Amino acid sequence: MTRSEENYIKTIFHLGGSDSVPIATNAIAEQMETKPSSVTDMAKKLAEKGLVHYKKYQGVSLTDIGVKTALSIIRKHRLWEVFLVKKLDFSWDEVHEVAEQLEHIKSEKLIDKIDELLDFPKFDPHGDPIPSKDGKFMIRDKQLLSDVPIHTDGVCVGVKDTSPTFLKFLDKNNIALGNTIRILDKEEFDQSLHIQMDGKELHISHQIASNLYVKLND
Amino acid sequence: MTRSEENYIKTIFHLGGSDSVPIATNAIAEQMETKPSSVTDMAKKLAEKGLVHYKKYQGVSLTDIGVKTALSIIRKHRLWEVFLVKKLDFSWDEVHEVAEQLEHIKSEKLIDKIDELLDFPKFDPHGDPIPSKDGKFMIRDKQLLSDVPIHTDGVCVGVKDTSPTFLKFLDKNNIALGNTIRILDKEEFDQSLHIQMDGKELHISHQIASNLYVKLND
DNA sequence: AATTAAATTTAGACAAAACTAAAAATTTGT
DNA sequence: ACAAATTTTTAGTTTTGTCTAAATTTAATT
Ligand SMILES: [Mn+2]
Ligand SMILES: [Mn+2]
Ligand SMILES: [Mn+2]
Ligand SMILES: [Mn+2]
Repeated sequence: MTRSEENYIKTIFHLGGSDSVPIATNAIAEQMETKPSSVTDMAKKLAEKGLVHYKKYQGVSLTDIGVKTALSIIRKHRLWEVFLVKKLDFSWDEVHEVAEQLEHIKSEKLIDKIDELLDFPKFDPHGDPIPSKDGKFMIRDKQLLSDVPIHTDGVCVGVKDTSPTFLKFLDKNNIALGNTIRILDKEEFDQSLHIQMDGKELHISHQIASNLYVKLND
Repeated sequence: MTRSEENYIKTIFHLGGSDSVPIATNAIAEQMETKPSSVTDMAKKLAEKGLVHYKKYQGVSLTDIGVKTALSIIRKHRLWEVFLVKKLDFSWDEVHEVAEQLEHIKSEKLIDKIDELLDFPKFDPHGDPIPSKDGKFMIRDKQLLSDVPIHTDGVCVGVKDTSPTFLKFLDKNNIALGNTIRILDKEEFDQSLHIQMDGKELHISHQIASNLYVKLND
């Protein structure tokens, strides 16, 4: 598989998941910052190789082999992200770019050894699940902080927006995965939240709350 | 720089070193398992970019920038090889192939952190020197075991042939870098050597001796 | 010095992956 | 149901890196 093919497969997976819901040509093009005509070309090639289902004008969906392939690339991406953070002291806003390159390194042994070195992590630095060698991964029941009722406790377990700007903003405000959050109050006017996190009180906008995942304490 | 450009630069360096000795088109082609006409095309492109000196029919040599570039790629290659051996338990015959991929990862921070994680190693698993960030590297005075006079002591510090077959052969015979070697006798007939290594006596062919580097004890 | 051999370059072609512009199919709105 | 808008595909180019075959230059031999 070429690097380009792998990037298409990964994008199709991210847009549609393992379901066989067909993804629109335009959606793929937009996500990959390329042109729809290029997507059509690649759709044909990937269909030829048995990685996607493709019917003219009907969109693209992954075959079983396509899903397996996607999960293997995502596994590599997320394991490398963990490696960079845990072993090389990268911050979580720096890892994605490098992982985009590292995910294409072809060596089964390499990624399995990295997995072992990291003690088989189940989630990446952004809280996203890491598929195992055989393609299984945990689905954690999490919800957006903005959807959580008032006066509830939870643990911060993930981010929806993974852009460096957002991540650096969270760093600046000492919001990190693993932190315990209690919602104290919600302003009806702008949906902003008063929360308590690790002792201190914070006031965060709806923007922020709608990009933070929490797991409610059971 | 593209991956292909980087591979040409590296090959030119390996064939000619940092001297401005021009390397023949055919030599590059053979080393890279490509065709001379492809080399000519690339020579023009690299000259255009200021990485090599190139005059028609006169061969190719690296410019100062070309040498710096080559050293930076070799640095990455060898640091990754050390990483694979020291941190992921790869054997020295497995690392080259993977390092050929990893050397092209673009991230200054990544390779510097790997360097730090490994505690700034000076030599790779095959005994080859690792250039520092600013392109300097140690040149160890070593000689081929086959060139060493009889009854001398030395330490095994490198291999000339780095092919997996040779390296695995050395493993099988418990010959490893760092071992102390004493030459007991040489058979005039076939130039084979009787040596003592870590207590045990061994009989090795000229083939082997002429691919093993030793540093004489001073 | 002329001829032959070897090395190198040119010219033209190809595959991969992208693009633009135009054509065709599908969806939407009235 | 039909025209308009949108989406998608086709056709034809471009760039990068490679190739083959032919032409040219340099090196080696007689
Ligand atoms: Mn990422
Ligand atoms: Mn991630
Ligand atoms: Mn190597
Ligand atoms: Mn090496």
